[in-house]
Amino acid sequence: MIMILEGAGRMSINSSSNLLHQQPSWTDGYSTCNETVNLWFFSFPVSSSFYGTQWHEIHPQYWTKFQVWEWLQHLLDTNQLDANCIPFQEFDINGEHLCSMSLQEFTQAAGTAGQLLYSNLQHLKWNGQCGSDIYQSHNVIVKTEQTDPSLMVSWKEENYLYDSGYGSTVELLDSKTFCRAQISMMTPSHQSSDSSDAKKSQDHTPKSHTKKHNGIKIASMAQRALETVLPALFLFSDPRGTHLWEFIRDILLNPEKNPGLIKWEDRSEGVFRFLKSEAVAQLWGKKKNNSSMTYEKLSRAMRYYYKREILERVDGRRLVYKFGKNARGWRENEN
DNA sequence: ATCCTGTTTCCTGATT
DNA sequence: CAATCAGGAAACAGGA
Repeated sequence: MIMILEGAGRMSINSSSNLLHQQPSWTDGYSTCNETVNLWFFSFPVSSSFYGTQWHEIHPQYWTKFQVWEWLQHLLDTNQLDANCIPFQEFDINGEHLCSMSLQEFTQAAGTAGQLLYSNLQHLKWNGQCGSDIYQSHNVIVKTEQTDPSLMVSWKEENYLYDSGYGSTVELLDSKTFCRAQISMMTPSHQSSDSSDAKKSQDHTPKSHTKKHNGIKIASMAQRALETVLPALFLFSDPRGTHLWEFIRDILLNPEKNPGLIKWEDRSEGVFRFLKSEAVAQLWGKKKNNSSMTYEKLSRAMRYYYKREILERVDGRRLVYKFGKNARGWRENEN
């Protein structure tokens, strides 16, 4: 794993224009396009066979429409429901769309069964059922610790592998950026295109006060395509970016990967303390591709959470915060 | 094209 | 004195 990341770190990423100029027909889960994507550690055909991945092997966020239906069918089967209970035509959507639906929308779409669908999906979103065996299928060639069960966990940890040494982050690219770079380098490129996405990307000239994005920006279309192609790599990674409080929460929930950054002060009450405030800010900055992030700025964003009751004020204690009633997923026995 | 959300940036002043 | 906290104001990016 480290070998991959070091390699990625040296890679020169000169925008992702290659993909931007292509017509990624394979963004659609129904596509039967037979392009091949070659990564130096993966090689697989992007064809319908790839989408044969079982719905329960990947995070709902990355389900294709077909996998959404498989899931619905599974619920019918396991709950011994009549097929009429769930209007499949209302779920002609992919996993990303599915995951964005509220309980109300589920109820609107599926009536009383909506609640069942919603709660089951919430369970899957948080607890997952993803196994590393996905790597053994679909002709995926893994040139790293292929059988290491921690591999999936490592990918799931997403961007913030952290050097256990004091305060310095490991020089790495996050998994998404890394894979984008790999694909953009390996894919036959430079078909000219008038697509607005491509144009937008090319015409992007930052104003004086705009933030830096290191040129590693990709059109959402290409990004979605990659996330469809590489679901296993993007497990539990919100393609639109994790919120700050979720980022903090996830560090807290993975102390073994991020030792000494933030620690629980009172686990049951949701009280935690920053131990290395600037290091956490750097990590957050890395995730947002913003090298100028500081604890000062991160803490301003944290203070905005008080009003939304995602955080509660903890008076008189420096670097101490407390999750509020609108923060989810931090409790030990929470689904 | 416009609005909204969630930050990011900068700032002044207070507190530890 | 430095670090942190508090919160206003404006800018910004991305999504709806």
